[in-house]
Amino acid sequence: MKGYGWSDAPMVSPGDPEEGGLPRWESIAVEAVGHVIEFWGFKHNQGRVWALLYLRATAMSATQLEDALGLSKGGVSMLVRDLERWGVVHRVRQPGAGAWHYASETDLVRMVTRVIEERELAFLSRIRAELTEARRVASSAPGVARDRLARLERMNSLAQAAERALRVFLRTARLDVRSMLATFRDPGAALRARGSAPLSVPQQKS
Amino acid sequence: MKGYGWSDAPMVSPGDPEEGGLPRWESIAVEAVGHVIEFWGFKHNQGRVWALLYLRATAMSATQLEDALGLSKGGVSMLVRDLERWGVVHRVRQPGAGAWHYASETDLVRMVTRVIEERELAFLSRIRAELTEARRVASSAPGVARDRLARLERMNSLAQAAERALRVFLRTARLDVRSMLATFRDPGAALRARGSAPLSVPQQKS
DNA sequence: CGCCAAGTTCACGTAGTCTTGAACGCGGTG
DNA sequence: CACCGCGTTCAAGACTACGTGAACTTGGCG
Repeated sequence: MKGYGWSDAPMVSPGDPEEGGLPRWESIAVEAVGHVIEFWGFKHNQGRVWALLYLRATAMSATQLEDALGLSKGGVSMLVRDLERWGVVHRVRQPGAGAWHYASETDLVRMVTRVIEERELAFLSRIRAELTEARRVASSAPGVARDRLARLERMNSLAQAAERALRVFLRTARLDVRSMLATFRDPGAALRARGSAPLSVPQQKS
Repeated sequence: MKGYGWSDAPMVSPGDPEEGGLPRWESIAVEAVGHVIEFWGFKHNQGRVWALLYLRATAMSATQLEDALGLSKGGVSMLVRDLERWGVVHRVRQPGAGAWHYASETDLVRMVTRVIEERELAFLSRIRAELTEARRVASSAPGVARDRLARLERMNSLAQAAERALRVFLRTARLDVRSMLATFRDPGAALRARGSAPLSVPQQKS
């Protein structure tokens, strides 16, 4: 797999280029989102771009994004294109300027769950199909011991379980998110909601 | 992220080396598990090794694994070592032979959920910590507009939601799996249990 | 009509991960 | 004691994904 903050080095390296002059707090947040998004199977920079656009409520031009995040022209182009395709960023004409400006939508999470839904679920179903196929082939082949077949069968139900679990996950995630979107759209709600569900984090290593 | 059966090419390439002579059904199943396991953040070949050991109820030597799966000597060594460390494979002395033989445990799934739990959950918590930090820095810095802060706050609750969702996922996955382990341990149960899973299940070792 | 800036596309370089294969250590056997 | 097979380790290679930057296209405006 990919990066995953495995190491114990800080995720935002303390002495790095300082993000082309982004205020430190923005830089931290942007980077954090970058990591989350990468975690869910997207590109780090897609997350960074979205996060920056989201944090500044205002739309930004490609050039601004370039030197705010230290990306190349081509890079920004491809990144915003992807984000646009997923509907989490849209381009607008800014009154004064000739160039396009990009603005974030709030439904990053929707994108994540939807894409995961499509991608991962399809993936798992496919696996299950393969296992079924294997079982078919095996049972119609001569000389395959019975307990071997049984094991295949059990593997199959394992895949089924995984798929079921993922499905549940997506459903609950969507619920969580839906209740959160309200928060997202209603400024101030976030502050009000602070108390609920503190969810302390049990830390355990092996 | 990684491979993810994105493309529409068949997952088991039709004309490939035929896995050093594995029967086709075994090859399909082994490959399927390989993909699943990779999906969860492990190596493809770790899944293949485990799957083969599991499908053959019998223990196999390193050499057997090598040419059954087309791996190198060093590769097998490292793979089984990892699997051993995770407790999903263990080595045994075979009566007749001098070399080690490897056998599979049934709790592959347990391993997956546990590792995910430790790894991913820690990851998400960390993100949340970072966002909190960003908020701290931002609020103690001069001239940060109020709505910017609010947006940060909302991001934070987004991360919280993700974490909560993951937690739920792991919990349900574990339930599903637990009910399945019975199936795994009890040959023949797979056939009986086809409909819905039995719920009372003996919990065992860690 | 042609210019210039913005945007897009693509071959290449780079970084990171996984696998290989050779060198080494170990233990048993003739 | 030397040999030989098995297991381990590690540096080098293969492979893949990502970002870059230059060439190219597009669109607005004089």
